[in-house]
Amino acid sequence: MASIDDVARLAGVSIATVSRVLNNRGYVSEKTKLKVWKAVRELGYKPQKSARTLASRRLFKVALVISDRIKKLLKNETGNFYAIVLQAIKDVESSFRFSTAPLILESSDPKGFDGFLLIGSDATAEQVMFYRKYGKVVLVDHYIDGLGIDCVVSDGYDGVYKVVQDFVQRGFENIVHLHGPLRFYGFKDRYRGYTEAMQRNGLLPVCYEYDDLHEEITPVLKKIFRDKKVQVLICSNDIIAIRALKELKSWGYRIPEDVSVIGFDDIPQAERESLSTLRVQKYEMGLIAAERLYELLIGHGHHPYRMCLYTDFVKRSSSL
Amino acid sequence: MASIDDVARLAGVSIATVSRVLNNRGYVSEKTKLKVWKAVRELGYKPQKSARTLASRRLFKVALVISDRIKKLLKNETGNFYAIVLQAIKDVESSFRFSTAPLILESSDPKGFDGFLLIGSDATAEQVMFYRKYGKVVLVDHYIDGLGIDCVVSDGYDGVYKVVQDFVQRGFENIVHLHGPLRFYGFKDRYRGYTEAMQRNGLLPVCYEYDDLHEEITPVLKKIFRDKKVQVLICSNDIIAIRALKELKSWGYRIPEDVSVIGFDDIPQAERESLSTLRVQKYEMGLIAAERLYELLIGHGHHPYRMCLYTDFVKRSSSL
DNA sequence: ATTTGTTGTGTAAACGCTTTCATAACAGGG
DNA sequence: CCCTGTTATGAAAGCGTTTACACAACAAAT
Repeated sequence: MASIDDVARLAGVSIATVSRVLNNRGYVSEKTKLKVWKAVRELGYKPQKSARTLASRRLFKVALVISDRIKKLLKNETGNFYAIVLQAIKDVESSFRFSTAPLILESSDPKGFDGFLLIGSDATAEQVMFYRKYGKVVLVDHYIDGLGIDCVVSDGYDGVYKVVQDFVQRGFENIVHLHGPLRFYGFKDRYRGYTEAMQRNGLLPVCYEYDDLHEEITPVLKKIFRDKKVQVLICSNDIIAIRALKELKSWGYRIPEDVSVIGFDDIPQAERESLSTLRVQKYEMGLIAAERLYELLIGHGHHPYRMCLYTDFVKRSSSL
Repeated sequence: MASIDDVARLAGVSIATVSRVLNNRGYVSEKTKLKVWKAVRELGYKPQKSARTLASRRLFKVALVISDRIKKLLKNETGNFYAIVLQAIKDVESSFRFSTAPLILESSDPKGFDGFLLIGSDATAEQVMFYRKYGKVVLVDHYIDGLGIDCVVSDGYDGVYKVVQDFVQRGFENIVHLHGPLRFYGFKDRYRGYTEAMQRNGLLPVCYEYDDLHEEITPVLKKIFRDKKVQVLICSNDIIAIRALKELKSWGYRIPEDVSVIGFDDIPQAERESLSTLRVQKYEMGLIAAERLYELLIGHGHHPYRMCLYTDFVKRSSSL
């Protein structure tokens, strides 16, 4: 494929000039610009991204935007999810020539940054578009309908789908889903994976909503287990699953013989409680988001996308 | 950030040796390997992808796998969608050092290829896993539940969602969805975007299924327009939309005054018929898929993902 | 007429890797 | 003891860009 040298030769200029034309930087006469673009078109030249990345010595200022809620979470273990994401970004920041700085959602000044990584599902559409005015934006573990903003999330649909599929294939039929508020994208996504998989297997989805931030789990759980037989309880996340696990044990249920409990995320507690769960690639998530932001910043195009990272099922002793 | 030089210095070897250790290639003594890995860990060294890509001179053989159906489509205009995707791959093949060759799904020998780009939604799970045995696989415009295979698709959910949202905000309420068979991922995805958006606006989703390959459109359309008032008809793709458009016109309906018709894909006919539609970034799709396959081939990890490219609404005169 | 600033262009040095080639040490076979 | 093959390592040449720096031409200001 044509390289910058070929273009330079054909246009009768130096590669430095070609580079300047392509990047619209520095002084170039109109006449030269035309010559270069002509050569580019003629050769069908496409700059090679890796070479660009390598050679570009720009330093970007990027803000790691977290909400107050997440900031608090980061101090205790529950926030470990985001801690890993942030660690990943820290790890690669210099490789992308990022100088990162933390920012608290909506209470800090976004001026002076080239880009923003919005971490977690607290930002509203308005807030996202606010940051967008100041620079490039990538949502991490968050998605908002119809905005067209790049984001990196876990593929809850696919994850839960395959868990259900697996249990059904092993003969289980009484599979129940206990989900968080469906206004959150993540919960909705997993919910869809569950219902879809059940329906495709000719089973009736049985779902219960539970707001893990404002409710006791006992009432919902009582209702679930009074209503009908439950062999498998798939929960929206590990927090909910662990609460359910403890409660069920206190009722005298044997886990997993009487009921299998499944979580989502794979936070550290999950391992300690021997909870089977869908592992979200948190580190990868941060890494990819950083990569994407870099692309946007160095930014020769690309269409925005939503990237869903597949999850891995981690079997521990809370499930058969 | 630490570079290969730093590692070499700390380990007391040359960068060539470090590279050999990292890539597990060529002769290196066990003792040296240990020293190098120790240095790598100590510095938290991560090889820089762009440098690797640039320096790696390997030539990959990749197969462009299409079904018989698509092969036929490519000859007439309907196949333009895939023609563009394939063009994109052709355009960048040498930039990724790919030597590509066409392959017909399930009727050609997959031996001797490093990777496979499976184009379009015809491949079954079994077929995908079959190719997977021979090399890396990326699905283009296709996704299969629970397989964990990388794929690049259009974000039908998001696209249809934002169209509905837009019409609702402008006061429309009688929005109907005419969709293709829901066993196809793409149709299902768009269907979900529609129902979700309707429900979130407190409206009742009204859907009709129509198999564009085996049915006449007249009966469904008659049913739709007999049942109730229709202001907006959102179709699963441009083919369906154009058929509907023609039929409605022949009935004497004024488009878009009486009813707005929306398609999906933005195939060439859409422009000629003045059909409003959601444009899929076909070129981008091919490009990203090629990029991804390259990553897998040069392959130092990464977790598999499903990438959904946002669509753009293209307003033409078939809609208000 | 000299200085200073603006505009346009080229040369060459990075960027951080991979890979080819050269070299050396050492084994075993004749 | 020489030859050959195997194992282990390093030096250095790229890969395709960007960019710092040098230089030249010319205009405007002194």
